[in-house]
Amino acid sequence: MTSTSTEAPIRVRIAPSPTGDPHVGTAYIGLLNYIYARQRGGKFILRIEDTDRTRFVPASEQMIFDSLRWLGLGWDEGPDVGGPFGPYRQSERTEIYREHADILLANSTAYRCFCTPEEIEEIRKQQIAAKLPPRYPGTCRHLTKAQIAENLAAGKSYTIRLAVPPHKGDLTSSTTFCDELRGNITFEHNNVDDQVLMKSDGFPTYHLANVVDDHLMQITDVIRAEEWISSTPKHVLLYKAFGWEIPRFWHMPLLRNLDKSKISKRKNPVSLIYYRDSGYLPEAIINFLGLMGGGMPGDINNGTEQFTLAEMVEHFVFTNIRLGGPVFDLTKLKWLNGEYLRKLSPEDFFHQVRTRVFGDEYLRQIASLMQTRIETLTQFGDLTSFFFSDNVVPSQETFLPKKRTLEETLAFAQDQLAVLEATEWTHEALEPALKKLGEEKTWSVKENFMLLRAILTGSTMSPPLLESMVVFGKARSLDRVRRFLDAQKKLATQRK
RNA sequence: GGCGUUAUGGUGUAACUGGUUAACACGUCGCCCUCUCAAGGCGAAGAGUCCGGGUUCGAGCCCCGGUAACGCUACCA
Repeated sequence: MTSTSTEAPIRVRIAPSPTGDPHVGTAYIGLLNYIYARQRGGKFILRIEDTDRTRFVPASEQMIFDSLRWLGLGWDEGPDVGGPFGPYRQSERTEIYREHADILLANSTAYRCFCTPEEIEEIRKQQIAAKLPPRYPGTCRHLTKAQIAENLAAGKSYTIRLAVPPHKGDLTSSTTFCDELRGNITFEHNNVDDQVLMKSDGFPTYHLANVVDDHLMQITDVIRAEEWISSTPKHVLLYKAFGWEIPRFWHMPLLRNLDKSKISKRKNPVSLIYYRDSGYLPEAIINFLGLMGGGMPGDINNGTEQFTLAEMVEHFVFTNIRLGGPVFDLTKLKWLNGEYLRKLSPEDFFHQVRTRVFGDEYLRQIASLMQTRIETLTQFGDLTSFFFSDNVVPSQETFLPKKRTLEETLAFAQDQLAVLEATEWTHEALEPALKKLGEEKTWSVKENFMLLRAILTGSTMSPPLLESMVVFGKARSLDRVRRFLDAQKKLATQRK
């Protein structure tokens, strides 16, 4: 650990983007930042990086708050709790970025680029075709003042790009920074692109906003995922352009799928909402995340690998983190969750079942779907068991429409999944989206809905599909469709 | 393609400043318990530490060279 005697108080942050369901990766990095701050009496800050308006999902921010709190990772400063360095939502800081972009423009460490997205795209295509690294050629970098004034007067829209120092083999030809876990990392400037800092819509990109905010919020340690290593030289260049002190960088290994690729929803549940709704305990998830990459002494609690958040704050050692990407292995997480379930007192266990599986609000919504459909109360379970089960496996007889082949049915289910992923989880949005897909693929509404019903409920008989899906929730519904598809793929390869 | 990072059983980790036969957990398999399934108990298989050189009395740990995987390569983060 590098630390100087004139150390500023430790301040760390996580900066998730509200682009969908909160991600396990956010929880992982959040956990690490939380521990780091607590170990050093520092502050843990939550900042919302909502500068990408095209991917913005309104409900997402609240879900991030809820799921991080559910895990026990509370923050000292953030959009909802305030703090002395606000606002903590980047969309509310656009004026700040504007001002800072002007500073860069004034000292020539950035420049206006009037190229259109189409032109850039064309250049990229040519570069890729010529097997050259796709890079902005610097066309607008040498515009004269007159040319710039002319373009401005003509009302041309522009971006602002970082002017990466020239690379002529002198001392400015590369940027070196220290990663606290890996040591010095060097990038030659001819491998660093003139990154866009301000988009033409007036919003900053991550690179600018992140550096400006980290500095203004007095962040001392940037603890983030490994995927950021490649863009760190751009950030270092920015700190230097502003004349600011550079924080410490800690790049953490990336969580992986079973096949070692970066963890993704295609191959693994990644939504924290999914884990919550599927009956995982926050203690188990935190514990499991704490196992990823090591950091805890092996002999803690007799080597059971079981420990609490408080114990992590007490014993976790950052410099012991292993750098290989750990596989997020659901099998082991389930074992751990089972361990925590067994440790509960009978009364607490009952309470968990009562609130998490048979919560009042959940039951109320299901009941309202069932009132007209049963003749004795005890028939309630007959049509609703899928709401309370984890393992729903429809037989081929159940899900395969009479006039369709297995192949086209699975292909259509795949399309349904894509539509569901992209659709807001309300009856009003889901119905037209699914029907539109059916029309495009010439599947009747009946075939369309029956297939989805079979996949989600395991049966051809159920309460109304859309209403049921809304009650059941997006995270679990999507997971069920994905698991169905996976299982069918495995069966198909077995048959071969 | 370019750049960067990483590399210990199937998976997650351990192995003090190089020092017995590479340890633990999950998973797998078997046995015990038992009305079933779990849980629990006992036991087994499974890596010679990505590969090839080098230094050393001795290398998973140090050096050199490869390879592979992953990440980045956006007016996304």
